[in-house]
Amino acid sequence: MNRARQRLETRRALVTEARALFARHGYAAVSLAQIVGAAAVTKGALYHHFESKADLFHAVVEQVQQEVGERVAAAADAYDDPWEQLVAGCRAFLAVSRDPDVQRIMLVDGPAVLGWNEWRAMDEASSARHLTEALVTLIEAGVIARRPVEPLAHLLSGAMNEAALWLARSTDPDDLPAVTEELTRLLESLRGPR
Amino acid sequence: MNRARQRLETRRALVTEARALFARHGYAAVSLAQIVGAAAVTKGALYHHFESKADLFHAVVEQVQQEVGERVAAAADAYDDPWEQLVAGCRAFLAVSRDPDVQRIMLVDGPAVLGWNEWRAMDEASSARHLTEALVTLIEAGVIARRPVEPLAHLLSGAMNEAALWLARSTDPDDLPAVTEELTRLLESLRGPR
DNA sequence: CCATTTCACATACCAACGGTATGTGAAGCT
DNA sequence: AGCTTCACATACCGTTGGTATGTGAAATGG
Repeated sequence: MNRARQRLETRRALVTEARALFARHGYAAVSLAQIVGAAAVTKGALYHHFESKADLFHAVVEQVQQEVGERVAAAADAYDDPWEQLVAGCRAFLAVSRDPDVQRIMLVDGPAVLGWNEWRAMDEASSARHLTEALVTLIEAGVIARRPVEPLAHLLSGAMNEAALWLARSTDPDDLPAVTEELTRLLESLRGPR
Repeated sequence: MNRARQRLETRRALVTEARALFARHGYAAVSLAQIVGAAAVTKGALYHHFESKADLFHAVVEQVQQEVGERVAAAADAYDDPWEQLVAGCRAFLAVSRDPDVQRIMLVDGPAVLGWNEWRAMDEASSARHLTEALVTLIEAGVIARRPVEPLAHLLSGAMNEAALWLARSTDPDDLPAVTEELTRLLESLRGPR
């Protein structure tokens, strides 16, 4: 068999199985033996592709965040109006982040395993970037007040992260629309009279 | 020497040293050997007081969160007006949460080590409770609109947690007032015209 | 006040884990 | 065909969290 292709397949199997295990049991509770067992390879293969357990986790986080970013962007792109894009993107993020994989890997274990700095850099490269860009666009267009974007972006990003974690645990189906409603009100306040 | 007193002293030494080490290096990077070494006891003592490494961490988180809760409450109690209490409490939380101990232990490692559910329960028992109570009071007093408090509390709590993490990394001294300003604006929107 | 019990640890030990060093055989190149 | 590369497999190691057992001083009871 082709060597480059085999290499990719092995790597993909490792990332896929690791993602499933990390999402189900959390980073610390998953051993490398479990991962390589699920991927039907050995520890030698793992360390041929990744330089540590944390490095493998990094690859998993990268994959999850990329998916989230894509889905948020797709939801926003369904609209032409920048304001509607922001609202749609935020709602899409809340919906996507209810997925257990996203929850545990991206929001809980991510900062602890990779360190907050590195985690934040990755977040900025995917979903948080869309939020910042949307805010800038809205300011340039004069839709919302000309305020410093960075503090705003962090406040909103944190609010949505926490809301997503809470929503995933809630049993009341009305909680999602309720949070969306309150979040929308907060967003609305940005373009209220100044 | 008195036995009950010795017991308390040993426990206090373990929690204190563990807190310092966890804050500096993170939960995973600190070994029990380091902790018992710093506390000048042995592993036997540790496992006489705590049933696991995570249980010791739990005690540390409890201590940190209690301190945060007290300082937030103290800042709020300096005012009589409920609205000013809320604003003062939020600002105090932002200020207190810039402490590295609070950062790493309470905001980063806490959810990952204890699990989000348990972490949230502890948070609710300390600082988050004050936020919820303040919102309820303001609604009862008719200062802000009668909206579901739980979603709001989560959104605000998450916003402040993330903001605190960002602030601790920022080098610009203007970032704290900037975040405080934006947060205040968000809060103000709650009592705007509906 | 002495015998007995309790308890707050210390010591010794273990299985499992992340990580490494080395071996191997097929694919790729000349 | 023969040499090299490389994608793994195998074997091994130090450290770690956790446990089982030992110990001596403080409490207790007669």
